[in-house]
Amino acid sequence: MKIATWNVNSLKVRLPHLLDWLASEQPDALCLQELKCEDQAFPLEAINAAGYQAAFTGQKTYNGVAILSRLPSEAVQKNIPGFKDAQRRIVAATIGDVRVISAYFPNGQAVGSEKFAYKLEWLKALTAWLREELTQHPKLVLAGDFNIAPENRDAHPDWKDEIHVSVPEREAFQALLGLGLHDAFRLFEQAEKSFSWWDYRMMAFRRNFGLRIDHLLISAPLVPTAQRCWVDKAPRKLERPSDHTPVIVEFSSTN
DNA sequence: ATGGCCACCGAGGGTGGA
Repeated sequence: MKIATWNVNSLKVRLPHLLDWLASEQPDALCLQELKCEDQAFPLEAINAAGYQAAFTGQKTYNGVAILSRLPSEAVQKNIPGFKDAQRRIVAATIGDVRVISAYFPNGQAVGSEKFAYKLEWLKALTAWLREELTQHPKLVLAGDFNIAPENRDAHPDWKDEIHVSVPEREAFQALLGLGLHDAFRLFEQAEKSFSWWDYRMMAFRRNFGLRIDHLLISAPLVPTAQRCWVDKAPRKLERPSDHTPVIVEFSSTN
């Protein structure tokens, strides 16, 4: 079983890349972020034709998340219950016996800004909700664009901004791990300077000036079955790419 | 050597991303 996450930065623009990637990687579930399209514009037919079901919640211009899956989505939840938010950043669904959550964490803009305060509030609400979810769903995957580089090795050494690497953001990430979640990527040996996002400017991809901010957190019962976790840089090399790359975790099919 | 982007809306730059 393969579960992946990918911030596509516009589903409309990236649909050809997405369809190619589904055909070549054949994930069982793929969490998407930054759809930037309203629900009536969601390309459901093309995705169905590729062999996938979809649970999604979108809006005009910004945000928007989806879960594509071979099996149907059950018990679909959009947004964080009890957290009033016009921004579409969460969709959760049960796929087989695994609870899958596609999350687009707020960017935060700059430490101390209004958007940063929103980011921390959102993280607090997410953490409280996940604590409940984990009591209902022992097998859970939190996948998405976290907009947090959890450790220094997850940011290029020359990254100068505070945002994505600040202490409060990293503490919030640790609080998620404190729920009993595990960073699937760090369960395995990885190359140094492994990143999932590179700025469009400054030839950042070529220079590998990036951040690892796209993550797959998996609950403890899933850890023994995890076989492999990697970043697929191939789509970042295509014409007109997303600035993020897919991250994939593979589980053994037994259990 | 430095640093040059991209997608959105909408009709020209302004906003947001990270």
